[in-house]
Amino acid sequence: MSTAYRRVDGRRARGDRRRTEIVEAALRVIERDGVAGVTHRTVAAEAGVPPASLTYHFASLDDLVVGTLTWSAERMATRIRDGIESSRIKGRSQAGAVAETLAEALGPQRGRTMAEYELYLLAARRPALRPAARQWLDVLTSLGRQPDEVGFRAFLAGVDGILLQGLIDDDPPTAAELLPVVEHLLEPLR
Amino acid sequence: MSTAYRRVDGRRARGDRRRTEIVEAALRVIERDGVAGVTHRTVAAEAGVPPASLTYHFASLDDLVVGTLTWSAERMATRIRDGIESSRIKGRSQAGAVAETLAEALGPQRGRTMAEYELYLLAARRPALRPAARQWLDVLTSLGRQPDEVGFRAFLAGVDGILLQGLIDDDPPTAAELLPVVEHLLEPLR
DNA sequence: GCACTACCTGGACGATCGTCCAGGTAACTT
DNA sequence: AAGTTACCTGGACGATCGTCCAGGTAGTGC
Repeated sequence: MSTAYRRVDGRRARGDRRRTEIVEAALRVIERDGVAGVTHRTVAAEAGVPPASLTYHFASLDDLVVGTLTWSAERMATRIRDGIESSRIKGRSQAGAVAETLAEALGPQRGRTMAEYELYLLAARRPALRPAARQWLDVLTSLGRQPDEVGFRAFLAGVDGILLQGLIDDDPPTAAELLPVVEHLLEPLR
Repeated sequence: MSTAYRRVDGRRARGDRRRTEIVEAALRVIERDGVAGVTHRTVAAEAGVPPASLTYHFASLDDLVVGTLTWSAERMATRIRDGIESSRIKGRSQAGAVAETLAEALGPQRGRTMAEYELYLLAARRPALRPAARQWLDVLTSLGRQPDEVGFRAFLAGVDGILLQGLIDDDPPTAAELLPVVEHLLEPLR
């Protein structure tokens, strides 16, 4: 074996191009139709590859879903951390940055957010998915100073609740509408 | 038409026995395997009725899922309201009652809670389900005094977040562990 | 050039899906 | 007793599912 191979799911992966193309297509399908809409054929059509290509790159459909959600969780987590931190160094208030990020997650990023919570629910039934689901909590935790403090735990819960409830609003809430609640949740922490 | 009939889903329903049996079976299936596990045949087997019976009583599988989740939301909502109110008149602290109810929802009632949040996510994609999903919020709101207050909205979000995060804990949190967070969320309201 | 190997896919298989329909059953009316 | 009607279901249909496999292709080492 001359070229550098990595073992992934019991299968070799070199360029990984096809593989990531498939994962990205799967994420688009999940954002649009939910996990329920994921089949070999829908994802293959979305990615523009033959259905058999999925069986080649992933041991099972389940592996694909798990891989996609895990990968998505990582991307979203870093995106949020970067957003909050960069607006913090710009001198903006932390509450404002959080409120804006939440409004974004419920507006332009709505599909991504739904995917994220589908992961949560899947993780509730499958322990193997829990570390991936908790990444999101870990990112938020890394933004706090005393992660164990009661007020901070309340803040974490509040953020999840705001997002979840925002998903069943008829119109997504604006950052301005969210701001007072975020401020209230953040208040005892400063 | 001598006996009293009610129109349900464009179909008559008299005794409704079969119908509720099917709905209850569907709920058990959802609690066990999630919405993804619901098929005509799995529900029929769980209910001990022939698969064709589902097509007779429900216009489509989708109607069954929607009906089941709506019905479950109603039951859970009244159950929670009763629990909180009854323990309130017993002189216990409200925070304690809430914490206990949450711990119950994450322990013995875990399956029910997961079903509830599957409804949330389904409602995020299908506006028709949103009123049913919001019942849960309405119940909580009916317990508060000033539903529009910022602190109360934070409390509502916090409760949803606690439940959601509790579902991906490896061991369900106890009422004692939940109590400080609940108290913290309830604090500004009294 | 040839052999080799990793990479890829068309096409098909059996399983399972949602739904339908012809016909059976039992309760009520007359 | 006979008729009527609401209630129910066995069995089958076509569609779609996940997965497999024989074989094709393109790149590398000689």
